[in-house]
Amino acid sequence: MSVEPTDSNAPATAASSDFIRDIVAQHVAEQRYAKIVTRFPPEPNGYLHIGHAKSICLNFGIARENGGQCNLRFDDTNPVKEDVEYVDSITADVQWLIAGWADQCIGFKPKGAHPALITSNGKPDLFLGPVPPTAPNSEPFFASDYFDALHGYALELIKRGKAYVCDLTPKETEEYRGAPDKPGRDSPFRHRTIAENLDLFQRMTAGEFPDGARTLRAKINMASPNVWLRDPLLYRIRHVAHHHAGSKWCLYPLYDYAHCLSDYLEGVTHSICTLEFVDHRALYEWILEALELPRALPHQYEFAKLHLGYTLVSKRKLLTLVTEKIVTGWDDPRMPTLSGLRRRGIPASALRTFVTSVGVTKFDSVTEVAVFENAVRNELNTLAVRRLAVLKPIKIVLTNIPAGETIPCEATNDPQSETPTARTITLTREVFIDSDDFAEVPPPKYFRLKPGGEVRLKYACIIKLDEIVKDAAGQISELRCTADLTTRAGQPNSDKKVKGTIHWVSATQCLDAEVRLYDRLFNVAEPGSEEDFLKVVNPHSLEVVTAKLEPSLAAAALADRFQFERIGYFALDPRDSAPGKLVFNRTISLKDAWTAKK
RNA sequence: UGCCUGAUGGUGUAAUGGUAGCACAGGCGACUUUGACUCGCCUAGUCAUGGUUCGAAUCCAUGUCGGGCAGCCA
Repeated sequence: MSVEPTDSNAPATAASSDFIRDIVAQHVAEQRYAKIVTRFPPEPNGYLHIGHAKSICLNFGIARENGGQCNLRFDDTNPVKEDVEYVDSITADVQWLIAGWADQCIGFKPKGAHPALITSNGKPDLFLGPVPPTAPNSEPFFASDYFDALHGYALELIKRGKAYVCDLTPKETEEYRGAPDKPGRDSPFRHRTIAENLDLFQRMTAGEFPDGARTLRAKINMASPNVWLRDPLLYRIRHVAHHHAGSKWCLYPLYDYAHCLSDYLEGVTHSICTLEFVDHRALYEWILEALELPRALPHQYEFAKLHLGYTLVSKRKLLTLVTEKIVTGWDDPRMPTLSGLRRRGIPASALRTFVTSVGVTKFDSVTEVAVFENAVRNELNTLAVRRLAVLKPIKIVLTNIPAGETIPCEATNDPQSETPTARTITLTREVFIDSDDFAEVPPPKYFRLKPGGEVRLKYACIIKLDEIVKDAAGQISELRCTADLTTRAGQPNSDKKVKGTIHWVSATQCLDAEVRLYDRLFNVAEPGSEEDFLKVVNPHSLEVVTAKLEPSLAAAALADRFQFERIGYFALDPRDSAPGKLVFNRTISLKDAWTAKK
């Protein structure tokens, strides 16, 4: 069952240009590549979050705007941290985010396919092209499918005298590397012969040495001012099975070595990543150039990560929230994960609009949550059908309406539509209103129900408060009001103005439902820079109420988006809601200038 | 004391030698059977100092401040 509303599929804002798109545009103008190919390369060690949405929209957006392709590739070179659980969630999240927008350019590959031997410019070469995800037996790309190819390239590097087997321990390796402002020292194993390196590397591959005993390193320059060029490690020994590649290997390539070559094998033209990899670019290029590969080389471009106020975007910290049970799971609606946001009811289109509006630069910034919330409200305002619901009910008795009488009222479903439709709701003697809409001692400029005051019940009529009835404990048990039925639509006094209009549901014709009200997970704007982010968790990030809903909500479907009028936007919880047991999540509240002012 | 990278209203972003614009936020007002939406108006910015130029946010120099880099993580 779909949980996605039919949204406006095109991005609400045309993707304006940015420095990376400008580069791509120039390459297109120069006809430098036959096709623009990008990739989204998550490591399957956690769930995707809103920060990844920026990267996904950038990479898929560029492919989309240039008739190109964007491969979904798992960067799975570290089997000890990764798991198939994440492969599945990430694949689903990516497809959800780009559905109806860029799904024509996502590249998968035939299940089980590895790079094939081809001839490029008269030389032997390896290549793995894409198939659409709709193709039978397709799956995303996996860096681990390139382990054979990568191993072959490593042999080639050794033969060219550009890589060597090093026996330094991890600690020694660190010491020899020097410091940012201090050159490193050559490893004593740097000058082994090619034959010896070849032999040792094959024996590493065969499993002759324990974890950590030896590594394969690029022979570059231990005195380089760029520490990533100080003979970086290419392979390390790990006697563990791999979640995708099985138990064939006991040595695994490192990111810098695997990534550039994975890009090459897939024919990626623009390898877009975040700023922390700027220093790695020289290595990315060194490896590809050292191999003298026969096809056009990919190039790396870097942009600033998305940071959002009051939000964490660190897989490690999000994992902590899950393991410490601060939240119920990766898809808890309070989580900034794509699955959490989806479950909360946020449309993919709103996420796309948001990350597009934030832009792409090299400036490390923090975006205010208000920008995100604005994008969500904007999208939902046109998407959501209006309904009446009362979150914290107070009973009203309309003393001049006989018990048992039902007064039909016409209510608009979609006021934003050019051709609005309506439904009928029922006014009865007893109704519920929200406790926020009544004040026994009202503050100044309070437009809602107060002693002796008048207020309009939306779509119905104006009522006047006559009497507050309290129980023995002094708690308000009901409010007794008079309804002025002549102020209903179509009646003579329908134009009568009152300051306040409030929402309501019939007490005798309504539904109970669990409604989950979410608030921000953190109390500070930058929880990520907190010494202990668990200390700034908002203890009130979830409030659960039993709400009274108008009866039509019994037919709510997972893909539906509702505005409970004057309250906010709501959607069924896809995990906990069931027929006969409605559970709604508040996606986001309506803007509230009144409470904000108070 | 190394290398890389950046700096435009409160926030984010545009202007690519020629009128500093847009969005969000904030303020005021209009409209309103949602204190929503919408609309109008307003507040507020080129890190600093020099230089080049008829003209500089943009080019140059110096400085200041910020971010990143020393995993057998990605």
